[in-house]
Amino acid sequence: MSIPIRTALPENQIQLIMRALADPRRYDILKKLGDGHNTTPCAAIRESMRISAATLSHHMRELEIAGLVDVVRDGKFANYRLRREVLEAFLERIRTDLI
Amino acid sequence: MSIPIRTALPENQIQLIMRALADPRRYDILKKLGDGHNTTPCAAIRESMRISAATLSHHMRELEIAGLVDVVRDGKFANYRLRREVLEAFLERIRTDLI
DNA sequence: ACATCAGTTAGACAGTTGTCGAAACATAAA
DNA sequence: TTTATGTTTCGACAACTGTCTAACTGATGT
Repeated sequence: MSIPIRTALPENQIQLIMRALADPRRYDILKKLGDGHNTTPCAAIRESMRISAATLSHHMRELEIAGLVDVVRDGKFANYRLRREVLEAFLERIRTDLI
Repeated sequence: MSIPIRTALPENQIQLIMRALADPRRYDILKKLGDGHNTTPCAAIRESMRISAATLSHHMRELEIAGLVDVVRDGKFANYRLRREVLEAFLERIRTDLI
């Protein structure tokens, strides 16, 4: 359940995205999500890196708040999907802001 | 005196750049540097935002360490230039890593 | 109903970061 | 040689962040 991107990202979200990307572990998580084109189970992420469930949950929340991922819940499972259109808008924004 | 970019940015520098960009003040500074196509005096940055000299110096060092800016010293003055090619490489890297 | 499993929340802790004033340094001007 | 000016460094402090274990919630299976 994510809000579609019509216009440019609000200033606020740009900061959230950058802070989300700034953590190496979150960056790795995003890379993992980017590998597949559909959703990735939370457990699959957890198994791919030495991390506690609590810490992973915290990072996934940060990514969600930044708008970089979607979560699709299926019973007791959580599946995540990378929101490529947000990432695209983000890159576009940096380009117009700075370059 | 900045090292030219031949190949892709090292993993390490990607993290430095993201952390550098994640602070709103540093982002503002970069926007300011991006406005002009030549160098911007340190004092001009300082005057454009309410910030102590010490704090500005700290932020400029972070930007330099990340490789995002060059400094050209002229006597007691410091002039900064945005390194657009690093920014470009950074965007390219995110695109290939994640999208 | 009970036990198990996936994920979240609470609470704590260490390490990092942004901030400033004061002092130091370096250059320029008088 | 003083004095003034631009920038950096030092030392301190509050706020934030990543991490964990333990406890909790909710769903599934026996």
